[in-house]
Amino acid sequence: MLDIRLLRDDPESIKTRVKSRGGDAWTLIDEILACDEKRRAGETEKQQLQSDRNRISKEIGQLKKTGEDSSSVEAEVRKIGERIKAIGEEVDTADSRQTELLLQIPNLPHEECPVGEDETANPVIREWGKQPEFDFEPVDHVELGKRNELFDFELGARVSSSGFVTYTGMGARLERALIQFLLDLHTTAHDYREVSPPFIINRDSMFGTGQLPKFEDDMYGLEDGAFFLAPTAEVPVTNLYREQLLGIGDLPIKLTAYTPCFRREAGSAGRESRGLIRMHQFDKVELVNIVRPEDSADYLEKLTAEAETVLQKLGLHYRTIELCTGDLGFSSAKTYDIEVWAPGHGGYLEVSSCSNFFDYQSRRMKLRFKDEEGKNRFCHTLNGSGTALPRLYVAFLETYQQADGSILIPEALQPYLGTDRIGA
RNA sequence: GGAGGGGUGGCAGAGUGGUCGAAUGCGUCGGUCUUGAAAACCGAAGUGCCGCAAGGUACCGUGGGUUCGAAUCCCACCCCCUCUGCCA
Repeated sequence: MLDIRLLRDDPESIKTRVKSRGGDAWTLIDEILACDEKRRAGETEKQQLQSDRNRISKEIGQLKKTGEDSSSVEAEVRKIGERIKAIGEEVDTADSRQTELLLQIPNLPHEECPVGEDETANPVIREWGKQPEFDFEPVDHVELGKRNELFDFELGARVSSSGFVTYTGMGARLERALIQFLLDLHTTAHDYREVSPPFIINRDSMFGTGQLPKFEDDMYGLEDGAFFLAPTAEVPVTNLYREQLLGIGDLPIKLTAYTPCFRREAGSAGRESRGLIRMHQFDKVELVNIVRPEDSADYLEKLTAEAETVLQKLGLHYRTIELCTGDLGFSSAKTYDIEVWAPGHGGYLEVSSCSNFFDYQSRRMKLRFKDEEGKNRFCHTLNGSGTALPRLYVAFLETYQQADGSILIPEALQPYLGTDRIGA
């Protein structure tokens, strides 16, 4: 949520920055400001009346004590009370409308965020490694999965529906090995604390990180929308600190978690979705940072490097891009995407999205810290995938495939898998 | 699921209709003392909103209600704890 004071102070430049993301959220800003003015004017009047009421009520107390008649004064106060109630209702209406609209305004892109309409305007920041070369025609992960019986989409559909998969045999073990490898890496080399949160999340938390109110249709709801299946561990993990007032000694907080993620992916069928690439349920290891505002820029760089380490350790070629204004997620001010090369697929796949949300999420969830001067300030929150499993899995299989269809296992993963080769 | 107890400042915990934004302790900050620290002592300090400010106002789990006036009384809901049932 944006600070209303930013909107008040310079509405035109805020509009321009919101506009740079595309979409029409900026058109709400005038109404927000109108509500704000109405609210404040009403508030002032209401408070004046409340002040009168408090004063006169005290007089009544005095009169009663001395046994004098207070009925005419009581009638006066009753009238004031009615007026307070009426104005209070107007103020509440304006206030809730203002909040409702403000929750729909996305975060401001960072000042230096590249301006552009869509993903074609995302600059590549760096690359690591090279596309592997094969002396045979590499196949894609779907084919490799079939040959080695690693996963089965029909078995996913049988017990659930399309968009779900069942991993089998060494395929299931590889999934588990990768999760274990990722958590071990982040907790030992990157100083993260591991948490294992609930996967069923309440509404307040979904508002806190910005999934609600705009993206309700993208998520699986339970109990008439009172709860949702977690679309990402970002939601439960960041919200562990919702409505908290932290001390400076508590920061930075670095948490990692493995969770399954559930997304309806409404309307995205067929597009870039072959095999495991886009599922309704997928595993992910997430990295969450909660830091002081002045540190968040540095932590985004570190966080991105931590996610990249995963691919380096596994020897997978990747590139890191920065998202332009038009491609940025709703709550994010600045985002790096890491894309891993998948030789059989013949393209790059997004395996991680690392974002700095500034105080956008912490303002929504009232996550603050007390600084040296005793002032309460909003924290900055960040998160990144470290990494998403299915696409990592895809790139892994396709990169390490052999002519006979078997998969070579790199050294880093061998202890977790108990073998140096799958298949053949 | 059932019975009982409880939700108050960063934390713990008093407070059962007006003088309560709220005792006390811990923790925090400043000071005295000390070579320095600890201890002791003195002092400061809740959060949001409105206001240029002075100041005002709201907030005692959430939402309603009673009242001239509610942390305090009533209703509903949420959460936590203890016991208990079923159960991985």
